[in-house]
Amino acid sequence: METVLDTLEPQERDLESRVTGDDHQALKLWLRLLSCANRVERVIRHRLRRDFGTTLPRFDLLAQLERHPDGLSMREISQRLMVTGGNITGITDQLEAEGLVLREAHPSDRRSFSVKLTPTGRRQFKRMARTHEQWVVELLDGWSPKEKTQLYALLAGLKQHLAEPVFDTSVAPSPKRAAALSAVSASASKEFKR
Amino acid sequence: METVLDTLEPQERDLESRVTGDDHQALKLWLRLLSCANRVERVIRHRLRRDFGTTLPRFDLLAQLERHPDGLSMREISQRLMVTGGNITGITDQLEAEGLVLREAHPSDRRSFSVKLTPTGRRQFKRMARTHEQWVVELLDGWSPKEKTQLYALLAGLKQHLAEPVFDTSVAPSPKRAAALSAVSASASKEFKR
DNA sequence: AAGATAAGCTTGACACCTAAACTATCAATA
DNA sequence: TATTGATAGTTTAGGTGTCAAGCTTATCTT
Repeated sequence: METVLDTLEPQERDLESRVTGDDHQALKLWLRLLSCANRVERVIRHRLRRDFGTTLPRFDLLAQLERHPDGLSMREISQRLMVTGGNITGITDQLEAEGLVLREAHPSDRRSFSVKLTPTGRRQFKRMARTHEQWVVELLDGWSPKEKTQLYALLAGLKQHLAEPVFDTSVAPSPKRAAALSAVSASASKEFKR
Repeated sequence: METVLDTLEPQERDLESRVTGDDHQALKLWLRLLSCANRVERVIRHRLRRDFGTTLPRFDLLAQLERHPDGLSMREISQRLMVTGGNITGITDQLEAEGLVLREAHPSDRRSFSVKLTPTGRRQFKRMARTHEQWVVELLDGWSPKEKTQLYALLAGLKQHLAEPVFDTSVAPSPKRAAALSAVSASASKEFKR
């Protein structure tokens, strides 16, 4: 493994303070990536609550529907928001009770239905979306347009790598695995159960 | 605003599908950044549960303590993990009940105390940390060492930008603000309360 | 020294999220 | 057609997160 990378600024006071020295390149990069994403996300959550009295997952759900006027199934929504299905049930319930979205019966599949924005929902989302984008622009203003382009391309590479099936967490549990680690897993699991 | 950036792959099925076209550079970059971070985080959470029966925040808390053998106050832990203090109370309670950490009285400030790893806690963490780092290496293997270095440097820029006081969410609520948005905020808040 | 102010931590209410179990429906096949 | 298996959505239990309010202890001011 390479031992590249500059050193940490001495005043670091967050997740990154976990690693020192100039090795562990991947770990350091991951912690910095996570740290940056968390900071941006925190500000956005905070401002969504402060200025619009709403939350990020609700905003995200509306955003997906706004992009898909023909409606999305619950399954599609959960995939796009990268959360489990049970979650979408609750958030959709709230938004439906508030009159921002509605569930429409699927014509040929009675298990499924199509979630759509109501006119009110669309209007409210659009108002928020403008402000939201300004926040993002402001938050990412530490980068020049050129750097943004560079970043965007670099992240595409990771995204593709992560799309490989090895990293899939969505589907059925694998009855295999847990060989060399079974001892640890057993003891940790015991304690984990309270 | 610039309108740079290549186009989205047509098979995108996640958060990024919110924006189209070649404008909204900052928004697109942010959604891709968030998407990547979420994917990596999901895999790590999933494997921590599967192989060690634990969770990411608990792992992170242990990691901070491992880096600071003299102990950390609750406040320091919450800052480093970038979560609010109330959270740390609960997680520390659990870890203490399991014998992995302990609260020691602070010598001169009776409000505070110092949280430290127990020998058991240290042993368990070290076992997990080795595997954890392998996961990160594997997950970020979509990048060459050179790209990783480049990324790391780019993220440093954002981190510094985000450290500006405008983006602080940690402190007291500001009684000012919410001027042009008050109308929206009022109606949204009403609905927000269930 | 007394009162005001702030800091460290805990608690409570509630939203979000996962994993797993469950219901209902569809589809494939013998 | 009846069984089997997969899929769409909901429910439930429990960990994680926020915010706001409250308690105790420090510190500052006069």
